[in-house]
Amino acid sequence: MSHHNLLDIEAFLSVAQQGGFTAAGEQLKTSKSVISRRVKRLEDSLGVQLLMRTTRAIELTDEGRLLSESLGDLRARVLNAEKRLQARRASPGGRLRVSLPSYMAGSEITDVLIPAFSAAHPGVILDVRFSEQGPLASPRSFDVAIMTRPRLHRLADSRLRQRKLGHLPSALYAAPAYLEAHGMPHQPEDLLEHRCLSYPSPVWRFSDAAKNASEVQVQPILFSGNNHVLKAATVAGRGIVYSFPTVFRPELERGEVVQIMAPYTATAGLDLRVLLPDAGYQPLRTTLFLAALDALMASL
Amino acid sequence: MSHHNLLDIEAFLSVAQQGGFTAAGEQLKTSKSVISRRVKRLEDSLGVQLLMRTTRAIELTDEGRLLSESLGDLRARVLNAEKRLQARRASPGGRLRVSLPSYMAGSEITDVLIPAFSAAHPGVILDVRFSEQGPLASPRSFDVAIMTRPRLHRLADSRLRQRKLGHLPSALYAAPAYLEAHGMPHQPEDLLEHRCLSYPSPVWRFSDAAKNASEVQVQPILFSGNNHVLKAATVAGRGIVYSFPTVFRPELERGEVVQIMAPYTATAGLDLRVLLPDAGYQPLRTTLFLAALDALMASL
DNA sequence: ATAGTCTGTTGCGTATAAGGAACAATGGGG
DNA sequence: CCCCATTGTTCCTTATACGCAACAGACTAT
Repeated sequence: MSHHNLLDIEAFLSVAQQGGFTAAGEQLKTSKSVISRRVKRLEDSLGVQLLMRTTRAIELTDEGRLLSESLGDLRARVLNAEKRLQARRASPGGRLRVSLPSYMAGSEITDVLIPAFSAAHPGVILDVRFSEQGPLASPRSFDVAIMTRPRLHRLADSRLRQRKLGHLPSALYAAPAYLEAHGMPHQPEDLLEHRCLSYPSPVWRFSDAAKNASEVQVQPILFSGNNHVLKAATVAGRGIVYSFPTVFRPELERGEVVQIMAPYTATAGLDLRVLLPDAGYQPLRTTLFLAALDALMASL
Repeated sequence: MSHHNLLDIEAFLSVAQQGGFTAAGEQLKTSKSVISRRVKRLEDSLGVQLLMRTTRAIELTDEGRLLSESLGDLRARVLNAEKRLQARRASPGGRLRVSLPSYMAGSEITDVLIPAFSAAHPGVILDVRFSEQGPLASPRSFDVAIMTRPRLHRLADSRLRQRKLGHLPSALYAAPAYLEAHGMPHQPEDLLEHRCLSYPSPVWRFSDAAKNASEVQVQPILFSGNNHVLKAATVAGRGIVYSFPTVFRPELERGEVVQIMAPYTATAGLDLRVLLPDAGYQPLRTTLFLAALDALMASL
């Protein structure tokens, strides 16, 4: 009654196509008695005779033919749709929304991993967003999000899964021209006398090889969450920046900047975690992207 | 498991369109718990997340959108097909196969009822067949069949329904020219001396107003199951024919023939019965045709 | 802030459908 | 010509899905 007879219709269509109740039962992987009852119920429900039964062969009535012609491709369409969906389990597709902290713009994640992933999986549409607040503003607006540890307490109540991604080491950089002009700092406290270029939070944390930690609240002359702004200022010799090797690698290799006070940042850095909406089944694109992330983190 | 999840797909599509489990439950006239379980089962079956649930609002995943776009019109198509089927209960359509004894060709059934019915119901395609053996050769090859009483015993075992249709009075006709040349018969036995034109069975039955029955096996000079042959021969004055008022009415009105020995055929004739395939639900075209038949028989 | 209302999910008793076997009927093959 | 294999239907037990109600969570409005 409440079935709205979709199953009944399916049974009838199968009978019409297969030319018999027994064959229909095999096609729908059920018993012929079920087919018999469903077709009967459909006829009762519609008040229309659909089949002429001769126990030996069945024949469609005019109405049965009409229904069969109207919906004959129903099963094929459903199967095709399922097939297309399953195809994504073999070759990834769809849109992948990646949420990154803005200090990762211009890092190897954006400049190497993203292009490589896009090349490797042309079917995936990448949607990379940056947020200084983390992806919390509108929950469920991302498929993969990378965050630093402290932030994710706020949405622990929400249905998210988190996983440790890896450690992002930090480092201090300056242009040779700057150091020549302002001298070389030797320990964290010296930075208070220097021109500093900083992300929005001016608390710079240090940790040496023995894990002796300290922190300095510098007085930056430039704040920005945008790496390109910081890079440009640093390369131009405007000051010292506290950033990450993965961000300044190109400038380092070109000799535009040098790393300073390396011993003090030997074990400093951020613990990165990856957040996933707690969807029971992750699409292949997500799985692959996580694997690529892990591979990149392992190489840092 | 054996559901092949058609119901589950329907549930998901409804959720996608209605924008919520509760609304989907109302649309499908079931409870939201059922919707919840069906969608979950579909996701489990496909191994794909289709919806992002936020308890307050649902959001389609990419896969969900793909499925929804592929099959979104499924419900509408099914409803439309059912609607088209139901429309036939209001205005008839389809093909109506009518099986008539060949001696009814050229009668009012074929010359008046059939054209009138076709004009009244333009949507119905009429397929009128004649058989001298009755419609028994290939059972289920007709939607309405008219037969004389004795014949239908043969298929009583088959699933047919029969119903009394009415009495078809019989009569003797001859052209005035014939009677002038050969004289007027006055009682059945006189026919043995006359030139008779007959249907394949040359046993002519008589029954007067008092139901005194008799029969004469005549020696026809012409056999035919075809009324046009008999009519032509009769009008041409070739002999006396044993037929039916409904067949010879035009010739009678034009004065081409006259009825003879009317008292002896006052209550003679055939009991007609109508046969229907025992389909539980008769289409409207059949019902209407039966009504038209009854109306015609009542007017004879 | 905080209560209130609506969301989707889950547990449990009951009604309904599934599945196998037996049945009547029918057409084909020897 | 008759037997046999196969058809669709029906019966009956078991398994499944339904539906109601209670639940936890989240957005809204005061």
